[in-house]
Amino acid sequence: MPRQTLSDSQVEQRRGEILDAAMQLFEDHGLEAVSFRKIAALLGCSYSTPYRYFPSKDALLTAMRAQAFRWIEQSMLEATREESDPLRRLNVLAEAFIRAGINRPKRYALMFFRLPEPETGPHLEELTAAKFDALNVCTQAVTAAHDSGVLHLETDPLTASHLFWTGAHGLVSLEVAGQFVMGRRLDELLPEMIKTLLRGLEAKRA
Amino acid sequence: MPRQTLSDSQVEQRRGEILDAAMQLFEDHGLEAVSFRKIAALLGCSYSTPYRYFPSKDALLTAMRAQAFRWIEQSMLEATREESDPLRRLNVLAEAFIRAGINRPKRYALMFFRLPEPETGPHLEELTAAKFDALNVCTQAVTAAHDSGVLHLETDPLTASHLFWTGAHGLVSLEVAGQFVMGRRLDELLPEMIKTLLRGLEAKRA
DNA sequence: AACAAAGATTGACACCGTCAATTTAACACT
DNA sequence: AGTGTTAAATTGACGGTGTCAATCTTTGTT
Repeated sequence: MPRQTLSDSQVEQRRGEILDAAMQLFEDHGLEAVSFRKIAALLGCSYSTPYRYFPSKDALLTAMRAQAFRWIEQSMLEATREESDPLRRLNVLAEAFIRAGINRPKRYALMFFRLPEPETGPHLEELTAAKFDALNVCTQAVTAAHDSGVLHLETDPLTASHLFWTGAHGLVSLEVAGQFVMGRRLDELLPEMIKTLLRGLEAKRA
Repeated sequence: MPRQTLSDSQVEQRRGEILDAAMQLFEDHGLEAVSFRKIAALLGCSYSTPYRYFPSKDALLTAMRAQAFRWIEQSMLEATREESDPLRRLNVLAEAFIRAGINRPKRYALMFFRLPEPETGPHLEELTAAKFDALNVCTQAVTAAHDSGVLHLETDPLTASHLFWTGAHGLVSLEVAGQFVMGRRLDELLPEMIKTLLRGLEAKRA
């Protein structure tokens, strides 16, 4: 009989080690330093071994992106854990999102800065789920604020949370890319954005 | 005496041809198809010739990005050329920006979807200027609306235009990356975003 | 005609992703 | 214990890439 196949948890662990090495290379030396060969050197294995656990480099990048979404989800969850006031939760959430992006711009960029070529590969569901969960943190906070009555939305909460998510992402994205002009800085724009969105979303009181 | 150096306009033309070939490869077959060798094949020259006109591939990508900014600037300018009402200009502007991004997602992505590694190289000023001019189209429209009195801003026009720019970019960026959730679509979110920002930016009438 | 130098080409190097062929090692069965 | 089976890992190879040094070509001047 054949040699026993690696258990799922073993495979998961190997995948994790490879992912960690890839992430370290990425954050230390940029994306062009992420190669199966360098990963293998870090792990002390052959350059073809990672290739067994990720069917292609694209799949590896997809997994790295999913990990980045998990990271920002956790960042938001941790920041809002001890905040119970729904309206302040929204602010804390936005700040946590932004701060995470500023502190680790590369990891942030991994989530969104991708050329729109067809995302494919077997680990895509993982990425899709991670995306959904991250946005969901935002949606739930908006919904909570709406349900508790402190925020009178004119649109539905999901649309509103998309606007928050979009605004926050736009800010980080442009900050990271250095696209602001004439001295405008993120920490000036963020409160303006939150205030403007909140006020704009608020329904006229009847 | 040596052979006469290429005139500036000749150099510019060669650079343009190389850029065009690179853009065509990019839009037809994705970024990974953009290589000096393929460009050379298209142009019928040696693979090292483009290398004379762009000191590195990074510089070539920087030039491509600058061209993308020029493109979106022109898209906005053309769309608003015949619209004189300041408030409608803002809407037309936003729509033109968004439509450009949707119609040519790859070219759009070229502007923003970049990993934040140190942008460097001799053609950087070109890119910086292109960025500024593009955002400036937006700033001027907001300023005009403000000055003409149809828009009562609570903040300064530059901050307001940053919020518009950021919101529009966030929308396109997430649309292109397929990040919207539960069936939310761009053409639903765009009017909401514009309406929300306009209402949020509007100062309370005294 | 001969030369000097700009411009273009070629060759070479070190990488890279990918896959086929091969080797290594762990289990089951006699 | 020995052996065969077969998963896992390694190695070799291929085509492609960015980059640079060395070389060749062309052109304008003397």
